[in-house]
Amino acid sequence: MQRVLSNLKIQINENIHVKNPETSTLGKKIIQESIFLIDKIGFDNFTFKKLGDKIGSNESSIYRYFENKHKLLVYLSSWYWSWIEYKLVFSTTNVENSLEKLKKAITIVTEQIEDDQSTDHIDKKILNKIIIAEFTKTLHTKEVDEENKAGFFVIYQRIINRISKMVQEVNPDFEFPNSLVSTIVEGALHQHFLKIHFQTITDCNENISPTHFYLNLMTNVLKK
Amino acid sequence: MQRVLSNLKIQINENIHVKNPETSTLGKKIIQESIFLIDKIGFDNFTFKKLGDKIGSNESSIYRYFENKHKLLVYLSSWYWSWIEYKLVFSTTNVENSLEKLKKAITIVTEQIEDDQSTDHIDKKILNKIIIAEFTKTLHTKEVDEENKAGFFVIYQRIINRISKMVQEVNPDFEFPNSLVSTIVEGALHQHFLKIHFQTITDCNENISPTHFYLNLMTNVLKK
DNA sequence: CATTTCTGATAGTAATACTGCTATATTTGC
DNA sequence: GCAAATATAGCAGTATTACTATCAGAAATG
Repeated sequence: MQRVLSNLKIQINENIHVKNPETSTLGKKIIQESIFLIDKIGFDNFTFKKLGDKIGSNESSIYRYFENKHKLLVYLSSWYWSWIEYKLVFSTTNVENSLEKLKKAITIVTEQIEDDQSTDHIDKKILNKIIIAEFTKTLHTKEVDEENKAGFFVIYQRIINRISKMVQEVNPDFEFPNSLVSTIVEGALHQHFLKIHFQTITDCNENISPTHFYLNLMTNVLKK
Repeated sequence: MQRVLSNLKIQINENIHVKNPETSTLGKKIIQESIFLIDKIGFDNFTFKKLGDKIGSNESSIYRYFENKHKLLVYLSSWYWSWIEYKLVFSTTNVENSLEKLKKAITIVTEQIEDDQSTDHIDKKILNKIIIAEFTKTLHTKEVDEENKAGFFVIYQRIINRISKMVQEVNPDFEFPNSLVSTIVEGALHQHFLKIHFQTITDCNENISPTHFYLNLMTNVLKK
């Protein structure tokens, strides 16, 4: 699987970037180092000037790839969800048993990402950390509706709809498949966050993973 | 109940504000108008300068109450959760049946707030809109741990722990009461958000409320 | 009525979030 | 291998943000 995925080019909506960062060395460097820098100082303190200093390049050069830092975060998020979608499709196709398939899907969207040794410039473990800490900010802006119309969040929505269909396969009588899945996908990021910062309001820890909790939840909910 | 609550002074952690806004006319005006302004232009575009212009006061005067806009949002959130906690305690004390009690609690934390006619300077319906749109930003900063230590989020956590105890009363065998409740409280805000901006990934709409969905979820999960 | 406190106005600083221009470096097309 | 096109870095400049400091007048208080 590693190999198949690393050969797949992940396609991002053209309107998110001014110039496609995958087409140049500088572009790739921007992506690679922005992930480290956002993780280190947090998205709120992150600026193109700081990133420029870090990669030995100029602020103005970065603006040729992304209009502003919000779009860069949307780009990173799209890349992340796109990669999750590949993993999801890959691990669920040809799985006969619909409950097994759903379990695999829930696992993919709730598990913590460990460093994989694929050679590309994107560190997925750190990107996962960023998504846990910052993804919510891509949605919570005054421009959501516009950006949603422009297709900035299609992949995220498609993942939820895919899993939602699996829920319906498992239990066609269940009335709220979309809300259940959006609760789980969003909730998993949140439980990972709580595990780090708010241990008193989560049961997740070294022994109990968000995946474990949500698999249990889902099984209980869909039990007929 | 309206009357009882309007007589209760809501206590906010002293470290959140420089000067308690409840002690002066200007302070109350800051709170009252910041709610309208944040709702109107969004927290990201909100500045103390704009607020000053709106209330016919000066930027520097607002800084005498709050160090920065983040702290103001933390204050508004604390006020909100404090008020929710009162409603929660009020509506669940003396309820004998533990499932009934839990259902009331879940309803309080997931329902949409309608304008109440209490006379104070805080518009709860709009504050609820702000919490749905912006609460997540109070937690997702590089300073969470510090601020958490300083007690900025105690009320929020206490609400979750209270409901968590009710879950355990209903089903002592259930292994993840904290995660279940934090998922529901956070998830409810998220479902309200999706209802407005992302209808394709939620089942909530005019007829199905987040409360309806989460009551159903909880019942299924705790079924023995 | 004197004193303390509060507020509004003004000025100023450093950082942010850009835009535009220019010279050089790099790529590509022939 | 060279000319033309494109990409990049550097610099300058603007508007806004996020504050801090100082001061004088207004309001509250004892």
